Amino acid sequence: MGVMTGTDRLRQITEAVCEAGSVGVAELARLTGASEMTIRRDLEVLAAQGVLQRYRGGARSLVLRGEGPPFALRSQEGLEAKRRIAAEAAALIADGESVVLDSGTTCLEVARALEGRRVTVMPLSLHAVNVLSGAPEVTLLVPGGRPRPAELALAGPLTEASLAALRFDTAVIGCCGLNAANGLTAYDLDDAAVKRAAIASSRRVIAVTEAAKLTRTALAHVAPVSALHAVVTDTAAPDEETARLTAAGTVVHRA
Amino acid sequence: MGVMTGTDRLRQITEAVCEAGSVGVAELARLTGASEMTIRRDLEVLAAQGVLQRYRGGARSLVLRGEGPPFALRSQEGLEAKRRIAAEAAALIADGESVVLDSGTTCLEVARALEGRRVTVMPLSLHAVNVLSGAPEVTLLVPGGRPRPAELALAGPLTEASLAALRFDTAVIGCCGLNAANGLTAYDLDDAAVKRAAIASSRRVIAVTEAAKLTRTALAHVAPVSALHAVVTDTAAPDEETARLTAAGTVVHRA
DNA sequence: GGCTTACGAACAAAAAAGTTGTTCGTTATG
DNA sequence: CATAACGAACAACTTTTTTGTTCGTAAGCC
Repeated sequence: MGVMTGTDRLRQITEAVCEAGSVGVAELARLTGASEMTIRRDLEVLAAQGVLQRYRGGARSLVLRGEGPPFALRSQEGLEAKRRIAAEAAALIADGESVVLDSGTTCLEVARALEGRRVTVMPLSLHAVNVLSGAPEVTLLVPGGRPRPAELALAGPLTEASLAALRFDTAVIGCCGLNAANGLTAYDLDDAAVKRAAIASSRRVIAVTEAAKLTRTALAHVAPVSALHAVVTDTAAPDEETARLTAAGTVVHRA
Repeated sequence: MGVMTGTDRLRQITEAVCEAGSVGVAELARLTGASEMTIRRDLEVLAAQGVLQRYRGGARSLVLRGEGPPFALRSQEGLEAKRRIAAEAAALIADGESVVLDSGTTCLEVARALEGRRVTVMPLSLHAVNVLSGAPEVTLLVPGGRPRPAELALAGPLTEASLAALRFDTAVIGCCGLNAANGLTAYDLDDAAVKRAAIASSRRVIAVTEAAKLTRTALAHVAPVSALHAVVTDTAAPDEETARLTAAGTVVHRA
């Protein structure tokens, strides 16, 4: 086996726990090659992130089906593809534009891609706010709201009021599911309401999404595909679905 | 001379540049005992913080008179006293209260003191937002607004709208100057407007300030002392001024 | 209640990350 | 064109973080 960095082991543990439902400390130590003490420390971290629940001797999964995996994990998965998608989306934005930037890991990469650009950005997640607060070229606007733990996505009446008070050139929207049949969908109801408000306040809407989400549909409906002016996805996107999206009047970019 | 940590040298450089207006790289290297390469790296950092402007061969100060020193420096000065003041202020807040927390380094310490407490907090600075976003016990509310570089204090119409939409039990307000004659004053006009809005939305107002600020007065008037229900300062506060504050109807705590 | 097992604090060792100084090719400025 | 300053790259060093071990304590089980 190769090297074992800390983050790598955390992912391995999370996977094992999610799959089996619950796993003992000794078993995880054997699986990862680390000592039991290290496993305990890891489990403490994951418990604090809300990924799993600790009990004496092991841990059980807390990740519900119908909800995505925790933020810290998703942000590492498919980073390569997300970066390419983000770069493509950033290229669609012209200097001087005002942009509302959705929450989620793909949009966080868009924030990184916008560092150093002369644009006005209102991010809907504190992660993106933190990235852009170090970028002197960017005019940063913070929306009000209540941040959801770990995800740090802002939602609630304050967020919707902030969006309603402004008009943007472009909205960059992430999603949990996107296809021609069901439109753009999200797991969280509050999140969906915020996305709708962001779309309503923008002249142009760009959806960013990994190819995997083109075959998924989540609980909350946000907008039909006809509301999206462009979709940026990666090269793994299946031809049939991109054809359907194009037929629905959207420009599809594959990065 | 004693040891020379990185932060220590940065403060030394900032002081020298502020005093002389502009200083050469070679001179700073002689002054600090570090190599020129290290000085260049330091100047790069300080330039990014907006403390100074780099030119070939040296740097000139960007810190205007009438404005305080940069955030990164202030946050280290008198940390001990600030912690005591913050602990005292946090003790005045009961569990379950809703609190609006002003920007500034002293209020940032109050945020740290509130970690783990069961309270609802709306901080007016992103630094405090970042501290409290890792505190699961705290219900965090983020106000909208435009963050000022480095300081990351939120201001502008979005901030004032967020404050106007809510009513708090307590406002914890920092200041640049505070005395019975001139009331509570701030350097920045936008900041002053936000402070006023925070006070207007709160039932109770606690001002936190180091003793040094009791002898200062800044540009923008925020509120008369009569609007403050309590002032928390440190033991270095001069008796005459605390007496005048008490006479004006404020409870003075010395931590 | 007594036995077993897991836990976590404390310390030591190891690994990773950050700092600093040196060298040297590149670039700005007079 | 000459000079001085700059900054990338590397190595030596320092600091911080991570990991494993030991051991006393406490939780669960019979």
